[in-house]
Amino acid sequence: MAKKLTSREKDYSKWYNELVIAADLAESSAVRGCMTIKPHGYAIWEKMQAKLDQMFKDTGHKNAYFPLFVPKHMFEAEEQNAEGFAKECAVVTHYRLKNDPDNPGKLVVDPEAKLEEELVVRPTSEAIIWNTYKGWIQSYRDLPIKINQWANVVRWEMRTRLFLRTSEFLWQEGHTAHATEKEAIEEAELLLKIYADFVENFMGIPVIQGLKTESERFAGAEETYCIEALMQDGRALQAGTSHFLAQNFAKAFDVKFADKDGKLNYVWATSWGVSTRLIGALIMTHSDDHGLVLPPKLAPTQVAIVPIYRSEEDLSRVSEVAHKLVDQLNAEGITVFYDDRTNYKPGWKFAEHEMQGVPVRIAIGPKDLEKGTVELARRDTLEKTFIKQEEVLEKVQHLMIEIQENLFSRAKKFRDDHITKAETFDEFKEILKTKGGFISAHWDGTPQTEEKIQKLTKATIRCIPIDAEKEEGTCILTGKPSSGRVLFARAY
RNA sequence: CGGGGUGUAGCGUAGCCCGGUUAUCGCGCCUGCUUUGGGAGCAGGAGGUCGCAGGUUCGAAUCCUGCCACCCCGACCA
Repeated sequence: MAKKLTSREKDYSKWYNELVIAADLAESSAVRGCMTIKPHGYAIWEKMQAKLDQMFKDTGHKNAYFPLFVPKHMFEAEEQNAEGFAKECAVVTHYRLKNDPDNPGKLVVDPEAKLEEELVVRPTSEAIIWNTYKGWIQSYRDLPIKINQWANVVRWEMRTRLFLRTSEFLWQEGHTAHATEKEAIEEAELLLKIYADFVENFMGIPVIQGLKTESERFAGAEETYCIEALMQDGRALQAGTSHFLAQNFAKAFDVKFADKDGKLNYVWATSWGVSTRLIGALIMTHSDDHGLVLPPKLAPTQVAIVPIYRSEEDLSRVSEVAHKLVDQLNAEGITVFYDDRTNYKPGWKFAEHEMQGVPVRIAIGPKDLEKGTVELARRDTLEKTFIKQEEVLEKVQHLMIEIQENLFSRAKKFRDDHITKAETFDEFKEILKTKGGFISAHWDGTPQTEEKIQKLTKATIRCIPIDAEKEEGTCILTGKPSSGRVLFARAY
């Protein structure tokens, strides 16, 4: 791809394509580790938001919004959670600047304006939300509370990377409160299903649903459910999580309700979220050397029509045909961009639409006017065919489904081909070195062994798959007994 | 915080070791003509406190000192 990289990006040259694509959708911002998402990158996020939001609402959730700042004392209440995030919090200590007396035109933080209590910029919203829920919940009649929030959060990561790990990222976080343990567990599992459905059927990214081990679990959670995807370079990426928080947060924030018998109980909680990281997953799952490849359901522009012409007369004749097609396709709910920009040439437009992953491209030129045809190109296979103008609607409708399916099945085949069973530790290391991907292996169930394996190989347990079959075996490292296989991988 | 490295036009860079006319080249930008079915060609043009401050020198992008910023590797991670 003919696109220049900054020196920072160049240092990641092994991920050349992914970076070029990411850089096309967003750029590193002037603010450390943050990103500026460009319009055509943000359009993807908007499509994701719209779909997810509908899925949440269809399952009885409502949206709300909570503050960006969390007073430090609230943050301290849940110890495990606070400790888990403490190392990466941005903290507001002052509320005012003033002119620098020694340096005209410059500003300094006004030492007089020091806050009595520091404000933590939310790395996640459990603390402030549970502090709020405390006031909302008295009786079993107040339950369940099933709220989702679309927000930004800040985690001061050591090393950042566009979309995958940025200091600030956009996400949705759901926070629910229930009267019973059973209901809370069902909620956490429901959300896992929703995420898996969304990521697989909307984004075309196959995932493995599973449980995190103790050491990978969300700080403060009793159980963390996750979906894990596999990228084209053989590394795993956590694509979404759903947590069963038991009564941990209710106890920490003292959230009790009176049941029908008037007895006081702590509520049962869940939280769940997916972020702009999913765009990173999208890039690294489907893209090729020509750029991003978007599944039709997710593509902000599903069809791009490029006119080819020499004279103004050519253009107006081509445009006539093009506009007819645009109307036809729009009427069937297909999003079309008629690219009649005069300041770019056809070759440029072809390359740009490919770079941005538009699923179908139609080119119409003088030759087509004579023959009553158009050139149809599909992004996933890069195939080009000439078809009759009358066939365009039917063909495009068909392609919307076919490309969506093809992308998913292609990614799924790659994923399945990269789940390898290992029986010995040597085998395990060999697979990691030569093939990558997920390794299905026995593990003795202890955090110590998990840590040792990570130290030796950089691979971690991505998850204990939910649909795993019971299978007696022995741990690849220690030889101790194991009751089932878990999935290891090097991860982002 | 430890170990490396880099700051030259909007972006990417050469020059620095070994100081010497007007700071190199490419992309992008502007103008004109020819082009337009896969990121056009030619011609002309605009754009620079060489990161900042000080020093050495007749002379500093180049040598010396200090500062600042950024990046990479490690501990962290949706």
